[in-house]
Amino acid sequence: MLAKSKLLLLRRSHPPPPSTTLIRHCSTVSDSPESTITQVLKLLEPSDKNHWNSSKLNTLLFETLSSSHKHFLQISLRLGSSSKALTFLEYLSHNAPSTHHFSLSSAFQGALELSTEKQHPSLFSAFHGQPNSENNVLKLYEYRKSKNWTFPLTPKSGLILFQCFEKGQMIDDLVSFYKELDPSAKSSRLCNGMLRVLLKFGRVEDARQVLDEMLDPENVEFEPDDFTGEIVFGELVSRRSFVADEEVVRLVTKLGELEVFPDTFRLTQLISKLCARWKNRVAWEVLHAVMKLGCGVDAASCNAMLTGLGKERDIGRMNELLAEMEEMKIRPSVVTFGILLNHLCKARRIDEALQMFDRLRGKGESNVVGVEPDVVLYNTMIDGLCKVGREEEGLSLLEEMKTTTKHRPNTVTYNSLIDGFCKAGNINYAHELYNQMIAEGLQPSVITLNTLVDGLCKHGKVFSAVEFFNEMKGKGLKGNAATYTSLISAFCGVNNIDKAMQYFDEMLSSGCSPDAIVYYTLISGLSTAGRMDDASLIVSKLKEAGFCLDTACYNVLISGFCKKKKSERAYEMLIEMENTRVRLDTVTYNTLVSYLGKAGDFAAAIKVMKKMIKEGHEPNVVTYGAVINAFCLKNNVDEAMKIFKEMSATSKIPPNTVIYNILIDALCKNDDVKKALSLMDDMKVRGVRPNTTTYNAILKGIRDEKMLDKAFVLMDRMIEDACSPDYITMEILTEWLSAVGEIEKLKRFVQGYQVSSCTESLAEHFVG
DNA sequence: ATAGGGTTAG
Repeated sequence: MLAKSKLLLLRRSHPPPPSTTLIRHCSTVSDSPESTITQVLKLLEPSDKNHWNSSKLNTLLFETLSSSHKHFLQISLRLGSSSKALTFLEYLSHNAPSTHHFSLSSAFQGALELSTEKQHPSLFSAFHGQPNSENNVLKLYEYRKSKNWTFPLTPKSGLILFQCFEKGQMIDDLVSFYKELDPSAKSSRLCNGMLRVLLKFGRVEDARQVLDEMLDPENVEFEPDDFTGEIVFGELVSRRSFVADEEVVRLVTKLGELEVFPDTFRLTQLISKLCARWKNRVAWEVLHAVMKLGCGVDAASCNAMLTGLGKERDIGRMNELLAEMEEMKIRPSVVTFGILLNHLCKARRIDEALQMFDRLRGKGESNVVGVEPDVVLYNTMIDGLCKVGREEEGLSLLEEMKTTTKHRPNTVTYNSLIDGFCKAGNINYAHELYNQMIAEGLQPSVITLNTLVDGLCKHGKVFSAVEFFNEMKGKGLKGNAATYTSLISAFCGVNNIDKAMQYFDEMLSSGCSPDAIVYYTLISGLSTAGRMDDASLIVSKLKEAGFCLDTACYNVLISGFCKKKKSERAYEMLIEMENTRVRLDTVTYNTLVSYLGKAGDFAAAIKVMKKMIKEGHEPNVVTYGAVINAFCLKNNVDEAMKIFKEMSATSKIPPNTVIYNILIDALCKNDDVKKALSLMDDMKVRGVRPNTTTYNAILKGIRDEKMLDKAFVLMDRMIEDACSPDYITMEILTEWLSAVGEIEKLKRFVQGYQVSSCTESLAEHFVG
């Protein structure tokens, strides 16, 4: 540096000889730009620009120095302060020929850069805070405006200004700055920054405009790069409103055409998010767009797509994607097989699932895919088997895990099996599995707890369930909403409303937050029990907790109010449904038709049915049942039979057991047992299975007509049809049969033996 | 990969 300046001094003392244009030209070439710049700086030293030697300066600047942006930038930077750079800029604005207009842009950039430089803390700034460099930058911008300077900003200037607006969070100013910005000042970096900031502040529309501009093939200077991709793909997975569904595909495609692709993680995330929002079609197109454009896609992204397709049971597309994976040599992972296996199990295609599982399990040549089942696959298979009642086969898989694989069964394995055995009614073995699990050192989870509690409840062992729950509480395991749902449902089922309410309170006091299901369960239980005031109380608690009633819940309430003859309360519910836009369904209409029919208000019932049809809910067998029942209650069995015959003839809605039960009951009550019996034959012909209620109805008619022989025949038929007598059956038969001295036959009947002929029953006796 | 709810006609 020192040597150079010596040389310069020397040169100044020996000015170049007067020269021709040619010589001058040559000297320009031979002179290093550095020396010219130094000369210029010397000339710019006087602080008053009136003292500048403009002819020398102009020659050096606009003739000697090559027309390069970087030289003018150098000069302004080396002036050392933004105010000096600004003075230089003023000078250029008056002296630069039009070919050198760019020099203004360069000088302005210099001024901007100088004003952002960290200033040394001085005594002044110690008292008045750091001088605000952003302010200076923005002042320069304002100054350029006030001078009506139209020279374009350089990309670097654009970036500096952008950063200042961003730091000051001056979003509106930033947007208008950007809108006025010359395209030549825009860079990918600046545009990416704009995108990021605009999205951060929710200026979605502005952000989209920036992006569209970047995607315009005209604008190669600021086309999207990997950073753009990161911002856009990140936004696509995080927000809903950024772009419409159709746009997602368009955007990914356009970016892909510029070779900006989401990485594996982002692509997988994007596909899962779209599938979670039920946008399978969009996810599918996104995946295929990037595949087509040559983006490397791996199994993880395909797995996300397969999961989404599985959720919508789109088997065709699942197969299509699998074929594509094979074609593109994307190796399926163990997760891929997990998805397929789970899908086959959920579709109850258990044998196909087993086939696939066996292929993976098969050692050597039969396992062509090279993926071995892991714990998840074993668990999926076991659960699938349990769900279709093949828990014994699930059990052998458990043994296989223990003996021939390195995959130890875990809590999930046992939970599935415990549930399987519970659902099969083998509570004892379920409990045995639980003990086995504990013996293996596995921790029971809340799902283990709930599975057993529910299993016990569903098999009438509510108090055992309570006992088990208490035992688990002792182990430090807390119940959740599902635990309490099972218990509440069970206690409501045995009409022990107080206990149900007690558990509801316990749930709240134990700090377990109730969900909608547990509210619905209790509301349903209370409504069925006719405790409509309590039900209403729980409804208001549900609402306080921020939940809404759904159609089924309203149905329960409407039905409850109707049974209590509180039609005005039922009506209130309907109004509320309308106001809260909860749609009525077939069950709602049937409930109303049934209530109106029972009340004998046929006109209103017909009105409701008309409305029902108008709203697109076709009457079903329950609607017919309600109407038939209404006529029967009005003692108009003929009309009821007419409707029944219509049903039988058209076969569009064939009568079911309940329809027959209503009619058999009504016919018997009308002393028309003969017709009732012929209906029973009709049932047999049409393959409609009678149940205990059917037999109770007919047996009552038989008893009232004192047709004893017929009673024995029907009792045999009842046994054949596997309809076990209930307390109503006993009420009908006990008094009658003991009065005629046939109590022995009743005993046999209860034990499940034939009663109509002695020999038969003896034979049965010996066999049994 | 595993657990819980509700309705209408008798």
